[in-house]
Amino acid sequence: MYRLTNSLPYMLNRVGVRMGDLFSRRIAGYGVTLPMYRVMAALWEKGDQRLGDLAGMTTIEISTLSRLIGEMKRRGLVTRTRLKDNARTVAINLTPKGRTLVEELIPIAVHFEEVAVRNFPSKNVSDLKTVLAEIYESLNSIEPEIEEVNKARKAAKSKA
Amino acid sequence: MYRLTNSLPYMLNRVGVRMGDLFSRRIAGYGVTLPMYRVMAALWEKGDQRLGDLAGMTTIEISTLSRLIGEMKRRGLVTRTRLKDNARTVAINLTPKGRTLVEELIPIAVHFEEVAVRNFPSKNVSDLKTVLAEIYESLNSIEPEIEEVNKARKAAKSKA
DNA sequence: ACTTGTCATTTGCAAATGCAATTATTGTTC
DNA sequence: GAACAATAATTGCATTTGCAAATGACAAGT
Repeated sequence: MYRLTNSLPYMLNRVGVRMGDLFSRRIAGYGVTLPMYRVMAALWEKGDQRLGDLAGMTTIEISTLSRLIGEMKRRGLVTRTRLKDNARTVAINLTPKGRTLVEELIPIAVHFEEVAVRNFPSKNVSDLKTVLAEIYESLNSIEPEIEEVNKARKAAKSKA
Repeated sequence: MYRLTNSLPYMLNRVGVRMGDLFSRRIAGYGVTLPMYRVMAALWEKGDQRLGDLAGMTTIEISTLSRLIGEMKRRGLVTRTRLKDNARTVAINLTPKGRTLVEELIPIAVHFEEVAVRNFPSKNVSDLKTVLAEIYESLNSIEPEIEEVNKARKAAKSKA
């Protein structure tokens, strides 16, 4: 029998929201929001990114991200420069100030995660991560299937 | 070495957002948003809930939920009635219309989940769920610890 | 070279969100 | 039992969000 509270999207969302919320509060004192942290950590991991790539990497919608980068630029955390050779794209990077800040926050993130999963065998946690990554990948392949159903519905509807 | 893309909150958020997004589009044709579905499925699982309980069950912020319930009531999906014996609380329930709709959507949710994880041994999936539930529980116990750190920071700050 | 098309990003605008303050009811204490 | 505290839900308001339209820049076809 179906139960929402036992369905995967629900469980993922619930833990994700809760963890995000806790970590968010943990770093609030540094004047940084969670999306900002994600952007900085993403740039720290891989700099010189275009807006679209960063959006993909952080799962932040692109127009939201555009504005967020604007704000972070005003705060001196990142740079946003049009490329000379291809001026319709933009390269986003950490400033030294942004780098210093994110390198202060990363140990906090590490510690946070340690605390969050300290009651679990590390094998379980690494298995969990593996499965999460695999499911994420596999979602890309089911997307067309989902869209198909929608199209079928729409077609049937417009016919009716 | 730390990588955002290998950190648990990030991975959870990413898969959760993606799954929610796909399912959201899947049910959009029924005129229902994902939060609405969650509310209906939660009420289907356990009716006669108070606002605060529903908020806890769905991880929807309470004021957002209050307005959402208002909208759903206007659409005839739920009822919201003040209790006679304790008139500061409210009991929320599905209407027959809401029940019919959610019972139409649940098989879609079941199928969606089947598709999403069909490449994985069911053992892995059930393990995953178990760990997710346990981590969620354990987060409650670390919350005070997190808050402690914040308080400590604030205290140190106001002293300085 | 000029129109047409496509890609990457930004912006306008309406809707959704969340914190804080408010309202309404119940519980407690003196 | 009057004043005060606590609980539950709602609402005001400023911020954030996301879709769709607009902008700006390169690419291709004629």
